[in-house]
Amino acid sequence: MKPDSVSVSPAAAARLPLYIRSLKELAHSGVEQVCSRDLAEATGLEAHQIRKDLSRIGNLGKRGVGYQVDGLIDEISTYLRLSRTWRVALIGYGRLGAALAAHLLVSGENFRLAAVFDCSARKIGARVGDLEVMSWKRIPQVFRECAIEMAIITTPPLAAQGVAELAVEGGVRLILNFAPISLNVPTTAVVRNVDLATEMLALSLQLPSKKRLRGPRIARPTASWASA
Amino acid sequence: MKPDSVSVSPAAAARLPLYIRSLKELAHSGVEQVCSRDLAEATGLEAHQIRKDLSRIGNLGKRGVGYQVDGLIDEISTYLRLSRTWRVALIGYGRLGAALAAHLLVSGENFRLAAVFDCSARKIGARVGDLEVMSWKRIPQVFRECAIEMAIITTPPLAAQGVAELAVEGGVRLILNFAPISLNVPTTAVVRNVDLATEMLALSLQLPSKKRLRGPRIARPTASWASA
DNA sequence: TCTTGTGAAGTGTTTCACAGCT
DNA sequence: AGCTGTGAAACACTTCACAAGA
Repeated sequence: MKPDSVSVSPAAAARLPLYIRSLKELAHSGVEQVCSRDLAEATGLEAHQIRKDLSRIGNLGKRGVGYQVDGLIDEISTYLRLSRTWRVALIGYGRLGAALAAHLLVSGENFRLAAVFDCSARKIGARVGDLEVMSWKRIPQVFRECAIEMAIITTPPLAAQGVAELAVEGGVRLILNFAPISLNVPTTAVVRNVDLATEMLALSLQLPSKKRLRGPRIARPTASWASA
Repeated sequence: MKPDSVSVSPAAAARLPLYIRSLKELAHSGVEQVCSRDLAEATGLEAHQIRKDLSRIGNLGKRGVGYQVDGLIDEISTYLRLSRTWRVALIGYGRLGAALAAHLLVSGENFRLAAVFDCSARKIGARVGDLEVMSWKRIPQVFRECAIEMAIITTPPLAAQGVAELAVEGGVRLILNFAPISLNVPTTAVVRNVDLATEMLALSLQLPSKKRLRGPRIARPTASWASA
């Protein structure tokens, strides 16, 4: 058994959410116990890797038997500090923003949508679940009042930098940015970019056969990549 | 100068789209020449890494001077085989699908939306740009006829596996999956998953200060991560 | 015998330091 | 002097092989 402070690598940490998702799927269809090979099947990763990742969190399985699904979900969730709920704000209530808001309102549990902002007078005041779209001018104030921990930016690219600065001013330290632009924020904040065009370009690079880009291994095995 | 076949690593390849995006931004604001430090600033990566990545493609810069912005864009685009346009189909015309379709219709250039599918009779026949939403039953046939190269899946999770199989049957080898489920497809196809919940979980792990997950390095420097 | 957990080996990636042009 | 390009070192991650436990 390792001390809890010796933690998993960043690469492994990025896979843990995927394990939780697959475990919940399995639990939902009545599976109570899994072995590393079952999980490999469900996630598209290697059994090797899953065992190594999980073993870093603690001795979660029984040798010769496998892992208890419920127990494993709990252990990983605890490790990821998912017992709590994160307060999330959405900035930009266009088509994409509305789609994400709809997802957030139903997915519940780990993330709660706590505020929605837009700059268009036409949208301000619109209802989103039991929230109301507010003016972007109120971002710093509302972020502080509601103790928003994560901002999701879905504005047009030119507006993104400005609202990101307001969000940081409001004390936010986690930003999920869907605008196709590199945000410049202080080191107190972490930005994760999700850009459709970049994803598509990266994907098109991976076109298999006709061997491109050195050798048969075509993709770095990451949580969001599956090569089979 | 290296032979063209000795290619960049997968990790570097994943960063190239980001370089193109930043270079286009710079070109748009009138910048004609950049040095590796400028690009580092624009992308949030390290100058070291940018020089190394670019040098693998060829001798693109002038020592003591830097890189020509236009020339660099061309070189990277050529390297990534971006002279051509990919034919893309969207499967699932809900809120998210509609938002993505709108982006695709304007972004043009490297990707062209060539077909849209849904399973709901209410949506079939709706116009999307100059396309018409078709029944999912026609996926294999239309994929072959239009020689679709990339499928974007935005269906509910339970439908995703089925439409992915139809898409593969239609000959597609690149799948961008927004449904929160692990798709099971033959090795002839590559799947890239983009899942809001997973992205948010991975992001929340990176909450800075209060040092979590070993040491000061909080994120694997990937194209889509910026820690400052 | 089955499966986990883990040191060790192998592989890939980043960082460094500096040689080589301009 | 300034900046690129690159071998070498440092680091991180994955894969392997097998010991240990049920």
